[in-house]
Amino acid sequence: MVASMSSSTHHKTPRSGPTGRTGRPRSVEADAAILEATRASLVELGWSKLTMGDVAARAGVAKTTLYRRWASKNELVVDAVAVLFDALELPDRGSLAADVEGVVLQFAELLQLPETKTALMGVVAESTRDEALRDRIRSAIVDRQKRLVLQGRERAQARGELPYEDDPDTAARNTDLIFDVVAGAVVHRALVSAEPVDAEWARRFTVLLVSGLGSLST
Amino acid sequence: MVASMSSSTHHKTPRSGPTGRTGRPRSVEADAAILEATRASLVELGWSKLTMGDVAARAGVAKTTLYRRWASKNELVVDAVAVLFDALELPDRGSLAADVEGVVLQFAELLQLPETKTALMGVVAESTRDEALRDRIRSAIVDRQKRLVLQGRERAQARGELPYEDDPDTAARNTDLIFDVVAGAVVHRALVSAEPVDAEWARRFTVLLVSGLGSLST
Amino acid sequence: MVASMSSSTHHKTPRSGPTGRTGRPRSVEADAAILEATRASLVELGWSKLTMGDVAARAGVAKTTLYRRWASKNELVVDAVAVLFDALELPDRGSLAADVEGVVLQFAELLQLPETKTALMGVVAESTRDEALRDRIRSAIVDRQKRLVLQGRERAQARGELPYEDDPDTAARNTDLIFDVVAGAVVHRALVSAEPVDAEWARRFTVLLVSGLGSLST
Amino acid sequence: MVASMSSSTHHKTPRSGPTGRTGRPRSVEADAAILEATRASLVELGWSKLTMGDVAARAGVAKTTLYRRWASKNELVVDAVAVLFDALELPDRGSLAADVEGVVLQFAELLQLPETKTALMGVVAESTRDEALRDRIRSAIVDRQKRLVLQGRERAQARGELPYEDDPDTAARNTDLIFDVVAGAVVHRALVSAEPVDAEWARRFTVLLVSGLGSLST
DNA sequence: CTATAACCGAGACGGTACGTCGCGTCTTCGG
DNA sequence: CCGAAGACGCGACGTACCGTCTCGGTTATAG
Repeated sequence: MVASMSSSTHHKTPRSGPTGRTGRPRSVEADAAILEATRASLVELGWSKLTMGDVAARAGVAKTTLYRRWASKNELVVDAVAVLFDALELPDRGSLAADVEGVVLQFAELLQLPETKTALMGVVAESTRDEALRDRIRSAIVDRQKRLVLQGRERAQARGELPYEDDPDTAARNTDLIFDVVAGAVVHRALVSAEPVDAEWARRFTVLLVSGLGSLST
Repeated sequence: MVASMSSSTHHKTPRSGPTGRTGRPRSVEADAAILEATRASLVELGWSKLTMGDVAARAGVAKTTLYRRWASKNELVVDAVAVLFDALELPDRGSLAADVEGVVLQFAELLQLPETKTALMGVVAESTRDEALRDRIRSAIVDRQKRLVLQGRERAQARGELPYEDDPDTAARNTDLIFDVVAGAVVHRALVSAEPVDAEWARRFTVLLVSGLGSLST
Repeated sequence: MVASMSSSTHHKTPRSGPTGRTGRPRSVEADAAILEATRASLVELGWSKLTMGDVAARAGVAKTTLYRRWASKNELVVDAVAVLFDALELPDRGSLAADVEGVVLQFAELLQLPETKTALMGVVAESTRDEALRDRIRSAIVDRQKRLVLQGRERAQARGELPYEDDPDTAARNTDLIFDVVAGAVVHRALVSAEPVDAEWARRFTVLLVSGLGSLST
Repeated sequence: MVASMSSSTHHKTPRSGPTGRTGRPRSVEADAAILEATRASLVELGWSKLTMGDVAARAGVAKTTLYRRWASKNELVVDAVAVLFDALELPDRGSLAADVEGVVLQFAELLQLPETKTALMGVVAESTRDEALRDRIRSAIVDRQKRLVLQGRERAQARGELPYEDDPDTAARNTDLIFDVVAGAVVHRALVSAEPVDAEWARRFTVLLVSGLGSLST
């Protein structure tokens, strides 16, 4: 687990009147309760049926409290779901192929959670028309999880399975490419094609990917 | 090319009484007008702001006429967008790599259309909670476009770039896998990572994929 | 029973093209079935919930057939209900008071039928904004039932309970007045005050009316 | 006179939580604006064409605000119209007959208002299938206006035109009877027979009624 | 015996209103 | 100043009927 990067994906800042720091401070438990309630609501209702009122009710909080902290349903959901992706890790299984296969299955499992699958596509759909949301997704999910690719490469390089890269620019480009290929293939298989990402599929995919990786660095 | 498969994406059946074929027939122009209006509405408003009322108004049709033909916004949008995917084709560029690169760029271009990008993720998000919609997406989009993979393989085999496969079951599995990898990578790059799918990226992706393909059949 | 006055309150005339009398004639059973269905629908659904579609379905007839014969729900209902009022009669009970009491109770009973009570007030409400409907009510219901007042007076005069009137104009005015007083009181008691019109009430009302009648002719 | 009874015709209660008196209070101006708008809409459109949307628009209020306060169009209209009946009064004209004649003409004038005539029959028609509405009409209109009968009798008794009644039960029954006769006759003449309630008719009706009243108490 | 014309059923059509739901804001009271 | 409660204006929902229309098919009279 890597988790503790910034922890605070956070949202709207308190009003802070001209005087600075007066008045009742925001309840801290509320934040956690709201995010938890959001996930519960996603599980039960799904993205499109989730409502701010329902989340507020589950969290035992007034609707106004939600709006004081998040500007919209989209941002709230990104924050609520992003943390789930931090649970992904890359245990060392001894070979590049085994590592890839492991993370693919782990990612597939994460995408099977009802809150994840419905929320991820939902916010991505919204982000096509919302620049700010696109940035939020990138920073809260995409960029955070590229660590897995980096880590995998480092291990493979340490094992001698992959060469060290000279050009840091090329390395970055490859990181992005591999991330899109892995994440994209799993997401597409699981959510668009709607077929199971099982051990068999993971194995075949890994073969394809790993044998392709060699030619990237040449 | 435009795949002359029967256009039977179709929707609610008229409620033909048991006796057979009575009553005023459904207007055929209306269908086309509605689908066109749906795409126009997607362009202008995007998935989440699209309303049945707006589509009806654009099509010059009563709201009830929409509901008579499609059970929900989701199904309507799938039908409206699916046809756009049929425009994809695989022109023969002389080599497997060139063919892949061509179709990747073509697909990327399709995903840049505002109606496509907003609608695709939108309906996929909904489909996570709707079995019927999942089937509709699969049959109207996913299965139809796998023809591109099949066609590419045949050409490569004819050119001697790829071996002929003995086991039809394995061949089918590979088709699915390749489709998910290609479509998934492009969609993820374009919509989740929100980075441009340009010639450079297409080239690198193609290198990765094509060199991986060899090891699949062994 | 007096019934057979004109019987035909009737409605829209057939199209009768320029040639005159050709083409398929209107089904005669349909008319009766529709009026019966209208009453059934009134019983079950009441005035405001009655729909043309429901009536048509009950009558086993297409909606178009209804509209070919009646211009509106209002006219249809007047025709359907008017005939019920023709069932009122004035049996000779030996005295003016007894006759009045009898007809009051009979009228009250008629107003207890669900089809009558809901329809009568409904069409009257509509008639406040519809001159033609007002006329139709007057001719199909009001004027037809004034026969009861005339008959009652004749009997009373024959018995010597009431004097013969010299001025036919005054006689007509009195007929109208008495009709409005009797019908109005019963309707108001039953439908507005929503109290039962029982024997006790009928008796008291009759005392009031009959003792007042004497002074009219002086 | 305008009967200063408590204006408690009132409608849906705010959904005060168990704790008591929290949340934003209902706008008080809205109530008046809505009732006024209802009357305006009745004048212009009549009972059957009146819509909740139109009333809301006229009142400058959202449709939901109407539904928060009144359960249905029927109840709203009763409340809107009931207050008009409170304008009836019984000026002392020196004799029972003159008083009756006066109130009959006054009532007739009230029934000539387009909002009154269309609404009264409309709600009564609905009330035939709605116990609650029946009660509301009784308490908001019928029972409130019986004050006129009581007042008229008291004056007549003070003048010696009518005897004092011994049995309070009989007195109550007579009150009801007289109210139904007067109101019923006027309503029937004006709305069912659709003939003018003019001075001449009022005079003849008064003769009939007053001479009948004597025999009631004997 | 065949036109021709009006009828009939079925059901789709463009509309209008419905009553409900969720949004995001606001207004109150109390901490 | 925060927080709960809940009313507010708004706008979309999906449904129900309206009265009209367009079909294919039926049943009369007129030629």
